Amino acid sequence: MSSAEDRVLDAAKRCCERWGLDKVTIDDIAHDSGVSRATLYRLFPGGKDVLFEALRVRELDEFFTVLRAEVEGAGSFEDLIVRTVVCATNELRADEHLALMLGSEPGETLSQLTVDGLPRIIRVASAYLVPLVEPYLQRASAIRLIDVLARLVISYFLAPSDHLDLGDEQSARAFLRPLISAMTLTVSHPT
Amino acid sequence: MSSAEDRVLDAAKRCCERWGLDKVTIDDIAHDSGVSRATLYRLFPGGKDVLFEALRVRELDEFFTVLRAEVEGAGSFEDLIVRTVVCATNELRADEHLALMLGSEPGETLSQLTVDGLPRIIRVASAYLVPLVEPYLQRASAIRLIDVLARLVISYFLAPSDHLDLGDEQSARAFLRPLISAMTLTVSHPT
DNA sequence: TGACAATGAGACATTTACCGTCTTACTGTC
DNA sequence: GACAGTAAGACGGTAAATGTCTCATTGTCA
Repeated sequence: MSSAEDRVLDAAKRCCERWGLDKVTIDDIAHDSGVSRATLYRLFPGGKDVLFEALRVRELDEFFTVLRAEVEGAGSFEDLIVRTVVCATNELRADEHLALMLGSEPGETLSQLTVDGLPRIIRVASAYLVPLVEPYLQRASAIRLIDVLARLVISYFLAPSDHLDLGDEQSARAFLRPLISAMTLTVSHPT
Repeated sequence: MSSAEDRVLDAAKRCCERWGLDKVTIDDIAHDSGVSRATLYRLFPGGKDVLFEALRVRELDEFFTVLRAEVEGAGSFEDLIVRTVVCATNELRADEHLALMLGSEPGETLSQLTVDGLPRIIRVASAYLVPLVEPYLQRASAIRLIDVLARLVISYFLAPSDHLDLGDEQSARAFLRPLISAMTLTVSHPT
C-alpha cells in the first residue's frame, strides 16, 4: 500500500492533468486522494505550492531513477554517455504527463524545463549521474558534462532538429563522439 | 464570418472541453471568444446556464441537421428507419466533444442524454424526423416511433450489446425489421 | 456631419469559492 | 486507557467570479 504522501501526489497529478494547474484547488486534490484537507496540510504545510513542488521533485527522482537503471553497467565512457542521452530523450518523449502539461499549460511547463526549474533538474541529474561518470572523469568535469548534456537533451526534446535525433543511438553517437573525445583529451592532458 | 453568438458558443465548447463545465468561468469564455463580458451578457442574459443551454440546443440542431441530410431520400420506409438509426449511432460515436464530456464529466453528460436532456432530444428529433416518416405513418405513430428509436439509439450507444450493433446496417436492419412490420401492420389494420 | 446601434473596457457591489487554521470525534494500536 | 493519526467540518479572512452599470469608441446609415 502506498503512503499517504504518494496518494496525495498521485491525486495532484491527476487533477493537474484534468483541470490544469491554476484551476485545481486544494479541495479537489483532497477529495481525489481520499484524504481530508487537514491531513493534506499536515503532509504539505504551505498548500498548493509546496504540494506541487513536492510533486515535481518526485517526478524528477522517478525520471532519473529510471534513467540510471537503464544506463548502469555501460561498458565504456562513450557508451555510458550515448545511452544516457538516448534514454533520457526517449523517456522525455514517452512522458504522457509532460506532454499533457506542455499542451495545456506551455508557459509554466516550459519555465520548469528551461528557466525556473532547470537548476534543480541539473542538480538532480548530477546527483544521479555524476557517480556513474566519475570513473571516467574528474568530478568537476563530470558535473560540467552532465550540465551540458541535460541542456542539450532538453533543447532537442523541445525543438527537434532536422539534423540530429538524440533519441536515435546512431545519430546521438555521431553527434556526441567529438564532444566525448574532447573531454577525454582535456582530462588526459589538462592545460 | 460567423455571428457573435456562434463565436461565443464555439468558445464555450472549447473551454468546456479544456476545463470542464464547473471550472469554466464567464471570463474564460469571454476571453476565448474575443468578446467582452458585457457583450456576452447581452447575448446570453442569464450567464453560464443560459449560455450552455444555448450550446446544447445548437449541438442538437447540428446533429439532426446532419442526420436528416444523410437519410433524406430513402426509398422505402424500412430503408428510412434503418438508415436513420445507423447514421444516428455512427454520428454519436464520431462525436469527439461528446466523448470528451462523457470521459471527464460523466454525471452531467449522462443526465443530458438520459434524464434531464432526453425530453428535448426527443422533441428535436421529432421536429426533424417526423416529417420524413409521415409519408409512411400517421403522425401519432411517427412520433411514437421516433421516440422509441431515439431511446434505443442512445441506450445502445451508451452500453453496446454483444448481440446488436446499431451502427452496422445489417445488424440494425435485422433488429428493426420486425418492429417496422409491426408498425406498418398497425397502421394498415388499426384496431 | 450627426444620430444611432453595437461593442469594449472596466468600475462596482454582491455573491460565491477557496484558503488556512482550528476543534471535535472517531479509529485503530500499543 | 493513553495515544497518534485522521476525517469531518466550522470558522473568519481573502480572493475570484458574477451580474449590472456607465462611459468612451467604433462603424454605419441617413
